Amino acid sequence: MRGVDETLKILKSISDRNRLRIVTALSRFEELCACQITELLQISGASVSRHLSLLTNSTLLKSRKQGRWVFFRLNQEKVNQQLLQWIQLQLSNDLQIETDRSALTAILSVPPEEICRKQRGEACCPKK
Amino acid sequence: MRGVDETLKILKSISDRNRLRIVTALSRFEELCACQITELLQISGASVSRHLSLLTNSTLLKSRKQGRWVFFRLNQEKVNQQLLQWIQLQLSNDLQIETDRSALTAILSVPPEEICRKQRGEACCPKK
DNA sequence: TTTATATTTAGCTAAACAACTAAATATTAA
DNA sequence: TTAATATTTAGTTGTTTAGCTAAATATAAA
Repeated sequence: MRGVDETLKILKSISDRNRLRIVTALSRFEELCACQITELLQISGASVSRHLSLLTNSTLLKSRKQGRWVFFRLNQEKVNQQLLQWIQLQLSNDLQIETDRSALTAILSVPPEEICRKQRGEACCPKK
Repeated sequence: MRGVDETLKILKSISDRNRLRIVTALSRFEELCACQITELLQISGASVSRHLSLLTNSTLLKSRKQGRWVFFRLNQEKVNQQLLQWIQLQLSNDLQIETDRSALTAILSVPPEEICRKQRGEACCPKK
């Protein structure tokens, strides 16, 4: 049991297209840093940070800091399982989600430094 | 599978305190008319109507008209079950929900005509 | 140290939304 | 028929929220 307030917090935290994409991405890719998610969603890093904080706050995600990166993953608590499974089932063959999966595969094939530098939008990525 | 758009529609439809109360009430009381739900929530009939239409539209509720009343119940589709069960579990001992349950028991102990007349707020309920 | 990178916080704007009242529609009762 | 009841639709208002940019914070690299 968690009560109406906590339940609403959880529901509101996934009632948004971009946050639903984040949760679905993490149900497939285990762990992603903020900059990788920014690259996926193609919105400002500040907006991504806000989305991630809402999801963390609602108990759906947890995070760990490593150097200047913050990595996020699903908080696989028993109480969340049924909901997370429902979502996965709902979205199992969705086109947008499939596209995200391909995009993430590409994003993850490159170390985070390059992803993040790429976001600056400049030709600023000399291979040293 | 239902896709991101349908999934968001469902999630948004229950990401509201009053609509969550409606769904939870119907998971316990099977069928309620709009005026009984209005009596429960203590908001205007027009607002209740809007909430009920959102929930119906997202596939969570279905309705049937009988005379001048419209009765609503959960749409117990397979695809909704896991979500509905998660909600019920979340809220099983919530105080607000308990209060709603008592209130509904009282509301249902009286025929709908009287409930609805009561909403006019007048001393307009002569026992004939 | 200084500079660059990654994330968060603050402040702004536009869109979404929940509530209301009033008016429209439908059904029943007188 | 006319009046009353139940619900929905339309239009308004205040609040919430998702996006943005700019500034603040924290860490790593030079």
